[in-house]
Amino acid sequence: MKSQVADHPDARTRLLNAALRVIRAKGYADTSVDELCRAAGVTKGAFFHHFKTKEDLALVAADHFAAMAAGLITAAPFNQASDPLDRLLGYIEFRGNMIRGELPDCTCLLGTMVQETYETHPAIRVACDKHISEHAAGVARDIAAAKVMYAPEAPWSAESLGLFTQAVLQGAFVLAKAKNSADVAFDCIGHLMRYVEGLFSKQTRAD
Amino acid sequence: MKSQVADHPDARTRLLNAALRVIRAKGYADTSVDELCRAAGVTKGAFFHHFKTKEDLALVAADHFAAMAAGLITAAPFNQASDPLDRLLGYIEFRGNMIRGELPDCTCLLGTMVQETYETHPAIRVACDKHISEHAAGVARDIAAAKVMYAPEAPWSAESLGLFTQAVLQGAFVLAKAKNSADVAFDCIGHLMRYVEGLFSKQTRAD
DNA sequence: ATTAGTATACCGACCGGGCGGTATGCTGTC
DNA sequence: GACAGCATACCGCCCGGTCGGTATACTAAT
Repeated sequence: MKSQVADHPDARTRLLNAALRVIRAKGYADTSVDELCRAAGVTKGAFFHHFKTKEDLALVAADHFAAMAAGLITAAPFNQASDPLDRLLGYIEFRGNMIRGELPDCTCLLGTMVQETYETHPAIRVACDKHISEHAAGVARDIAAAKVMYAPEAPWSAESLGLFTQAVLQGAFVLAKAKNSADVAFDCIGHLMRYVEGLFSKQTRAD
Repeated sequence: MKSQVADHPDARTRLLNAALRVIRAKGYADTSVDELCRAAGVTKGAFFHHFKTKEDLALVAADHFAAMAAGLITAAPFNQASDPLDRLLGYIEFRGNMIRGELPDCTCLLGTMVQETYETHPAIRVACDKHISEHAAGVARDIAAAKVMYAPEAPWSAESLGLFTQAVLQGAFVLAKAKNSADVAFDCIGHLMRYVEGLFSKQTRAD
């Protein structure tokens, strides 16, 4: 079986969890295999037993991150709302609250990796694109439903707005890293919230 | 004197220009000093004559990039407008049009570098923060002036909105790299434009 | 006008260390 | 006894950085 005691998952899982932490903090290129092994408490032999190359680990780590993020968001209470606009605004608020805590723990592995690898590691770029786009598409599903109800004539597409929400989040992370503080990211998500509310003329609905 | 014939600036300048191209394409960590020298057509001796370390080059390159960007934007025609709101909207439109061309040539060196170095190279983080914040502050000056004229009671601050414009741009670059296409970045800037127009109730003004 | 001194710009061989990756062996389980 | 799941030792390469040296130019004393 895969999972052991809570504190001692198998080497593969520990390597993936270590990859999330370390790569988000130091980037892909500056994270060495040895350091990953140290952080995971395993040896190099274990690493190359489970992953063909360092790039292979990055691809699996991208999947791992996306699955973890999807789990977090699917389980969040805002998803229970029946009104798609409530779900959308709940999502944005939820993302704003996620910013609490240390930066390496709440930023996006995909955005971090794709910045440094989009030219040099096409496979990583494609993996990051896939997960970001799938996540954006999930947001866009609620947007599309909300649009039918509250803004059917609007000139923007649900897909485009879904991607925009992700752009704001990614950009917010960049600024937060630059300023070494999550405050600016929180502010940015506030602007995103105001924009989306405006698009749906939120003032006509109860709040 | 510093400058030679147009095609043969001195080694230092050629290294800085090469740094802009290469680091924006491959990231800071994955760019080696040797490769920089090759790209600039100089030797390693020249590199370490002009820069103490690789990190030192990054700091100077950040200044170099910021100066170049500031020059581009200051010279743009939209800056001639007398109405600060026209300058602001002109700025956003200008940034949208800048997205044309190859990605490594139009993305932001500061955002790219700070993502990978914010934990490991504090000096680079500070330099990137400085230039991003200064640029945002420049945008915020027009925002503040426009706010006095068109939205004096608005609940958001000019500083916060200035930073938000930069977050959208940085995030747009991340998505463009992931999708290997500038189209998504253009769309994102379109959303930013719509948001800002909405904040200033643009529909009450001539267009 | 010559020379000596000094600073700048640049060259390229070289170095130690860390890198990604490999080869081989051990150990428990089915 | 086959095989998954590791551990350990090791390899060759490339990395950032050093260093001794050269070419050129400017300054100032003779």
